[in-house]
Amino acid sequence: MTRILVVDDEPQLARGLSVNLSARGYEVDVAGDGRTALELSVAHRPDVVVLDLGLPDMDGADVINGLRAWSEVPIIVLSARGQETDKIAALDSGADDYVTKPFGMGELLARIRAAERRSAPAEETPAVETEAFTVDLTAKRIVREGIEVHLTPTEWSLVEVLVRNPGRLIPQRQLLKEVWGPTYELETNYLRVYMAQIRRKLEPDPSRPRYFITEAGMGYRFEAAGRS
Amino acid sequence: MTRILVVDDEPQLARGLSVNLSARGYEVDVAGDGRTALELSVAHRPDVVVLDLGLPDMDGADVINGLRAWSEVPIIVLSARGQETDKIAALDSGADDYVTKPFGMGELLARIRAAERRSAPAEETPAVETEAFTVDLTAKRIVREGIEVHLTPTEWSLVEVLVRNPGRLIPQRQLLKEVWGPTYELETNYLRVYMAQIRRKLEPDPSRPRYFITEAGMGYRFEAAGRS
DNA sequence: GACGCGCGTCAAGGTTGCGTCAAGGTCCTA
DNA sequence: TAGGACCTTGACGCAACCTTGACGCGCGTC
Repeated sequence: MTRILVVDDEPQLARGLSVNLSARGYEVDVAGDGRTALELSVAHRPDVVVLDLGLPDMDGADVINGLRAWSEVPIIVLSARGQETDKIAALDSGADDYVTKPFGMGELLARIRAAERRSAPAEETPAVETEAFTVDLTAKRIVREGIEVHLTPTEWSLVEVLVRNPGRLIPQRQLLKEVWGPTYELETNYLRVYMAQIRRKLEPDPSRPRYFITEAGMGYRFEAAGRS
Repeated sequence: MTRILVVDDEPQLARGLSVNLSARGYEVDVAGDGRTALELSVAHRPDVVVLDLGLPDMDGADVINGLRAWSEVPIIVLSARGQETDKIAALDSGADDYVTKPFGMGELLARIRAAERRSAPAEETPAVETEAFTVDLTAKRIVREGIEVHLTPTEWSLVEVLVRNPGRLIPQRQLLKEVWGPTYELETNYLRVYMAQIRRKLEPDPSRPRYFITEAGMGYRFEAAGRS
């Protein structure tokens, strides 16, 4: 199910969009300002963001940059300003599409479908298996020795980032950005605590990790084959 | 270099686009009808298609379908028709974007950049190989004789600088600046210690280096082919 | 043949970063 | 309002990593 984040400071329009999108079967979040938008996108991981420019607290470009710092979610910008320079600015700061008000709901929906369609094939990894456990990315399930292992939401997003890039070293900063949001880049404590938690749940011998490997001073890596 | 296919039956407009895009450093193909467009896209594999609707020989949707049958290249539709139903039809048949005429060249360029940016990350990992070991720069991983070799962060940055410039001699000062920072330009001790470490881990015979070559009094060089 | 220079080698410290644990704190649900 | 699940925070011990200095070797110079 596709989750959409609507960012708009006019309650009327936001509500209209929300109702329309919900009726089409989308899961909808609404944010009235930039800060809320960034927080919600960290918490709920929308598949598409519809961003109305002219928010009370932040510049449109800053919202886009805040998102792009850690996410590649498609961003569709709405704006009353039809000047070319505005469009260029928004698109070049990382937006995927720019729709000028007034616009038809049908068009917006079609553009959302287009964005959705593009990012869909990115989900190529249905399940990752190791000798010790199996991670089903789409179903969000982990099975170990026949029984299901329960992960908390934070643990899961951390595992997800690592498992989606098997063998690749992910820098601490990137992990923190993608899991906790761009303002937590330096809170390496979190990583330590949560990696321990994950290992306790998944590693055969948590004191000697085979799958979730630490690279001191750099980051962590998931080794599908298992190590040592 | 990005290759763009412009599909337009008005020679004037096609030529204008072509000149503009070429001036921006794009490689441009031009097709005057749908059949040619499909042929050219098979032959030249463009990275972006700019498609003007209202071609003489084919319906716009058919061109889009013809492309989508085998390719996921971003398609930006140009059209004089601003009706919502037209936009929806084009987007739902597989177009990525829809621009209504008249439009500004700057906007079109920005939309092309956006499309380009989205499809970019499909690149492969640039791995540097020698006979003795393989360096994967993005995954930060080195494999030697089948087993992984562990490098510390400092060792990595040093290897990275050298391997990114194969065959080229890097002066000691530059290495020290890039790895330890500008205030360490004269600490050649570090280089000696770390080069030894790296050779011990990667060279088949560390006492007679084949890949990480010393140029006395000048600097170091990475030789991908191996020497002596 | 003695000396200086540049490089390679080694190992002992000091420093930083990581794993671990447990005590609050917050939010949701019953 | 009480309980549980989850997240945050800080302290501590240990391992990984970096720094530093001493020594040896080869080569060119005087």
